[in-house]
Amino acid sequence: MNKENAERVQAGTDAEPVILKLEEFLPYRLNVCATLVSQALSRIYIDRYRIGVPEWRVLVTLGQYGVMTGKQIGIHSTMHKTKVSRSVALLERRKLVARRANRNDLREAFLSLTPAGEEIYREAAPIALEFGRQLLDVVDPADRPALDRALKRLTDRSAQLTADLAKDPAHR
Amino acid sequence: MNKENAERVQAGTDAEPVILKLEEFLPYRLNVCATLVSQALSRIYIDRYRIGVPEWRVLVTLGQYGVMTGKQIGIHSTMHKTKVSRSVALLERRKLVARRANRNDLREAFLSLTPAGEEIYREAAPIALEFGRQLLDVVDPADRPALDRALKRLTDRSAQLTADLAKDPAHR
DNA sequence: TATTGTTATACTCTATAACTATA
DNA sequence: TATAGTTATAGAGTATAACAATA
Repeated sequence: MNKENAERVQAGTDAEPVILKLEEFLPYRLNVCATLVSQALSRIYIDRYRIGVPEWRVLVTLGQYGVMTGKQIGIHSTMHKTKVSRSVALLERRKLVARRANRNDLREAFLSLTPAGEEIYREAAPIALEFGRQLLDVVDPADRPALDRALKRLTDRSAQLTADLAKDPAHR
Repeated sequence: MNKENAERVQAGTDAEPVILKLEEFLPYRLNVCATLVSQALSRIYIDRYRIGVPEWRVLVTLGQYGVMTGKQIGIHSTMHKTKVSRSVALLERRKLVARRANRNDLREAFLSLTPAGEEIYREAAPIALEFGRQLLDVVDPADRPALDRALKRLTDRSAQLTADLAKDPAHR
């Protein structure tokens, strides 16, 4: 208890002071957890293939779906179109992603992995999955469905909160 | 299913191809969740007080403990000493944090909130706590202990993995 | 007019190492 | 020699807006 709170208690002030305990604060805990997990995982693809998180997401998305437009990649990997655009450009320069025009809508293009891109994907995906498995291994199997539900709810709720704040600048 | 997998199935290849589903991949889900939560929360202190996440953590840590050295702040808020140093410097310039020399060890100093800093803390902490409460509200009460345990385990495990990788560069 | 995607800009954030002062 | 903290540097990542092409 810090000085001020000790004083409050001593003085018998009825309003309990609010103490925010960082180590129990959910946003902080989520942030630390996600950062550490991301850091550990990124060693796999950053050190091996010299690509960052956005490029990794594009690679994995194309590995999962085969062919996609930039917009679709952005939706599926929750990335802004500029981030997708730059990641795709980098992967194209490395000959890991190929582009094919959509004749029905020339604004967009169909993106897919090249054979080299698929090779990396086939090599990296099992390692990443194994990493994910090892990670989940430390969570009690009985707790896993709850974790799954909680992450879903928290993600939806914070996305909604962010959207609300963006729409209503007065709340800031 | 993408082209290659369809081919594999058609050819009757026995080795099932590994498909990494981003939306089910725990590291990705944690990252998206934490980013959205952090984004929503930071509106509270970034827009109100013009400070970033590191400064916020220092403020909250000092609000919680009253007096601390830079090193202690770093440990408690999982921040590197350079990040702590710069955050403290910024908060000092804004007269929100004060520094008092430790006569027993002149390398470090005792840091604490100024009255102005405490005022901001008293104003912001309840808002942050309310935010955290609203967030947790969407999680089924029955799922909360599991979420708590899971986050703890995942954080410990990934910290350990990162430490292992840092020690053993051959694994990269 | 709206949408897809790219580019430019400026800004913030980060990691690392080098350094100072003290122990 | 080791530790607490600061500063320098460079690189990475970010957000925003402006833009071009197409619908």
